[in-house]
Amino acid sequence: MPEGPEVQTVVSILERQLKHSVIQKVEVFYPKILENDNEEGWNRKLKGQSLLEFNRIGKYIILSTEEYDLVMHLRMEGKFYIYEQLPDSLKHIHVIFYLEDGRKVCYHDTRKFGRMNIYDKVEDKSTLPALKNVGYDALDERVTGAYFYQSIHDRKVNLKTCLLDQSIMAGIGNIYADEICFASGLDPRSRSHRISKQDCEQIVYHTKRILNGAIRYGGTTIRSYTSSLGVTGLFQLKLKVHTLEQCPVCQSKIIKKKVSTRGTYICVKCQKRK
DNA sequence: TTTTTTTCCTGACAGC
DNA sequence: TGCTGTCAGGAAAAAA
Repeated sequence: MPEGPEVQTVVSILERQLKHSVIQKVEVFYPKILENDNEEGWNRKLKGQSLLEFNRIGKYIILSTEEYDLVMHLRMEGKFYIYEQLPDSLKHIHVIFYLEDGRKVCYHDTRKFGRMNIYDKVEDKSTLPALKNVGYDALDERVTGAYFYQSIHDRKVNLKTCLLDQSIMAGIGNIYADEICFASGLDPRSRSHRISKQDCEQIVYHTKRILNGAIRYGGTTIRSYTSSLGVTGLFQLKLKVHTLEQCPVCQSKIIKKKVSTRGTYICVKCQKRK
């Protein structure tokens, strides 16, 4: 399941492979993927457009052409594959972009959860409608301990919910939320209003450290998110709590609990519940 | 208004 | 072997 670092890896590879490529045609097999338009509209708008800019905010990919912004979310299992020749089976491929150079960019998504939107191009990508509930990217310099404290201290939810809330900090998913809580020494079930300013400084510091580290390692390859464009992340080797059975610090058994509907890994000895 | 639950999807896996 | 049931999960929609 791609989170910010995995999406960044995908965006970087797409940019390297596709920058300045010209779209000739788009084919759509599962119409619901295109949230605010349809196959006919995408073809009318995108024929002859070049892929010029490759950006990311949170878990969203933003590809810009001369006239349009394409906003895409891979959700759990969305992947792009680039082919010279289409494979025999198009199973789970829902959208194909045909490029003028003959290559085909295929969007593959087993669970059909991913979504794509198209808009007239704007300067400030954060104003695009698909991003209206998305806050600053977690790596944005405007995200500070003070900002996080102010965002959560009068809410009555648990810490994990805050970390997963894309309107506060965008780009954190289930895996990194667990890792951030562990690194900060806090139980994800802690109530947000009991978390101190100092804790928030720690949380934001570790968030940036962990996400930047994961980007350097090409993201985390876990469960269904195996590979995209032939690239496999290595950050799973660095995980300190998520998916583990024993705490690497104190050797205690790590417990697995549902926290805000997500499978959550906690070392109750190292992580304080507030 | 804020918080919780449900919904969308399919493959993997457990249990019979 | 083959069937049924449960689980996984990001974010939007619906319900509380």
